[in-house]
Amino acid sequence: MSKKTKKKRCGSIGFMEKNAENELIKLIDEILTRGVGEFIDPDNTFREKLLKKAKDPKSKEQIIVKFGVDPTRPDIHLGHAVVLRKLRQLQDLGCKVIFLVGDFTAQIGDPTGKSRTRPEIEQAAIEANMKTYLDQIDKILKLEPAVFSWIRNSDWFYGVSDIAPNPETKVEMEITKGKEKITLQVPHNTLAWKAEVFKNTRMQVTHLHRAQIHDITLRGFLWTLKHVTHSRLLERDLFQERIKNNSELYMHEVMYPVLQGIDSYVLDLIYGGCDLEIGGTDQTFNMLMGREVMKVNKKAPQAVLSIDLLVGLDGKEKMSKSMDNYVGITDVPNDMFGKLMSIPDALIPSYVELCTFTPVLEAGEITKKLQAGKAHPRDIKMDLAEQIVEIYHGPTKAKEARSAFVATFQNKKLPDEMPEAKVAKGTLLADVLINEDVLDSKSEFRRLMSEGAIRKDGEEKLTDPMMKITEDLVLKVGKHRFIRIVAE
RNA sequence: GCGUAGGUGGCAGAGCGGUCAAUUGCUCGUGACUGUAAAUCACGCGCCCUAUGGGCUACGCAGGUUCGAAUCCUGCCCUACGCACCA
Repeated sequence: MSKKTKKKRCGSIGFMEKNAENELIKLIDEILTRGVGEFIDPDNTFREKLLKKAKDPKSKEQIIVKFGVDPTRPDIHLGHAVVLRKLRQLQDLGCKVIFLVGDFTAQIGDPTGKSRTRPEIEQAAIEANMKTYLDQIDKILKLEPAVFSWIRNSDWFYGVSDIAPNPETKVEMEITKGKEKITLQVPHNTLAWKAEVFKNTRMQVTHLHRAQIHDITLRGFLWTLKHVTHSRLLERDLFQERIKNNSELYMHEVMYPVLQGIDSYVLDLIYGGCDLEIGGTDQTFNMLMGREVMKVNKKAPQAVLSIDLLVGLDGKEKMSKSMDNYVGITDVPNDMFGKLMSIPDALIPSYVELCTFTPVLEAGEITKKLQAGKAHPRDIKMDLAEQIVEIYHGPTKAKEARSAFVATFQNKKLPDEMPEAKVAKGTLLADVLINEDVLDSKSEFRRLMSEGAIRKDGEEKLTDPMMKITEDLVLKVGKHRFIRIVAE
C-alpha cells in the first residue's frame, strides 16, 4: 500500500527535533479529531503523509484536499467556517486545498435544470459568485496558488453537444487554399463551433493552463457504475428514510453520490492526487463513495474527514441561510456578538469546540463548570461571543462589541451606532420607517405602535399613528431595531 | 396511456356555494417576566384608507355558472399513488 521511503537521518535525533515532532503530532491529532464526526483513513495513509509533509514543508510531494462548494449560496456563515478553519490548518501544514464548485451537480439537483448551457455566460456567473465567496473566506483561508485552487465540475460533466449555439461568439478557422491563407467564420450551430467553444471555456485550459482536458462521458460514467451495486447506493440513510416513508426517490438523486465520487477521481487526474475530502457529517456517505469510485478507477482512495455540523441559533436545525439561523462571517461585530448571545445555553459547549481556538482541555473545563452550575451561562457566552468576533474582526472590535452589548441590552442604553435617516420635517413617521426598511407596511407600523413597541429614546412609548417628524428622534422598535431620524 | 387522490397564507393542514382575509398547530412579531436566552403568560401576524368602519388583492392557471365561488362546471398545468405498455 504505502511505499515507505525512509528518510535518511545522520546520527541520532536531537532532543529539540524530537520535541518539535511531538508538537506536530499533537497538532495533527487535534486537527484530525476536534469537531470531527468521522475520520476514515485505513492504514493511516493520510495521517502519515501529512506528518511527513509537515515535518518537511518544502518537499515536493503535494497533498490535495478536496472541498465541495455549493455554487448557489455564496454567504459564508459560522457553520461553513468550521470546515474552512480546518482547511486553513491543513494549509498551514502544507496541503493544497481545492474548492470544487458543484455547478453541474447543483443543476441536476434543481428541477428547473436546463439541458443546454451557455458556457461563457455561466462561467461568468459562477466566477462572480466565486469572487464574493473568496472575498469572504479571505479572512480564513490562504488563497495563494501554491495552497489553493478552485474548479467547477461542469468542466468535465458537460459534453461538447451540451453547448448551446450563441451567434455572438465567433469562431474562426484558417485554411490554406493553394498558397493563400483564408480565414473563415465557423457557423455557430456546428459541431466544430461547439468543440472550439468547449475547449476555450474549460477551466482546465483557461485557469490551470493544461493541454489535456479530462472529461466524463456516458461511457465513463457507466463503466464506473458497473462496479457500484444498487444496494450499496441505497444504504444511504437519506434514501432508506425515503423508502421507508414511501416517498419518492428519483434516479438522479441516487446517482448523486457517484457523480460526487467521480469528481474526486477527476481531481486526481487534474491535480495529480486527491488525498482527503472534507465536508459536513451529512456528506459522509457521498465522500465515501469517492473512495469507491477512485478504487474502481485504479486511484489511491481519498481519506475522508467529516466535520460535526454546527447547530444554528435556534438550537434545532443545522446552521443554514435558508433557516435564517446563521451568523455570517461578514456580519458586523455588534450583530455577530448579539446573535451569538442568543444561542440556547445547551449549545455553548459545541460552539466552543467548533468555533473557537480554545484548547480542548479548557473547553472541557468550561462544560464541567456549566453542568455543575459553577459558572453563569451568560458570562461564558459573553466570552465565547467575544472570542468568535475576535477571530473575524480582531480584538479591538470584539471588545467594543462586548461593551456595546452590555450597554444596550443589559443596561438598556441606546447603542452608539445605528442607521440614520435624514428626512424633511412634517414627514409621517410611518413613511420614514417603511422607507428605511425598518418595517414592511403601515399595517405593521400600526400594530407595533398599538403594542407599545415603538419607543422614543428607548423609553417613552409613542402612541400617535399619524405622528409627523418635527425634531430629531432616536427610536427603538421592538427589541433590537434602532434608528436615528434627523429632521431637516 | 388508464385509474385514483390532490394542488389553500412562511410551513403543516381544515374549510367544500353566502356568516371566509379563511378554524387550528408550528414558525414568526410584540408586550410582561428574565440572563441576552430558554420556559411561561398575554396579544398579534395580506395590503391600503384620519378607521370600534370602508376598500382592494388573494385559496395551481384560464374561462364559465350564480345576486354571490376557496367552495359548482369546463379546459389547461403540476404532484403523489396504483395499474398497464415498452424494455
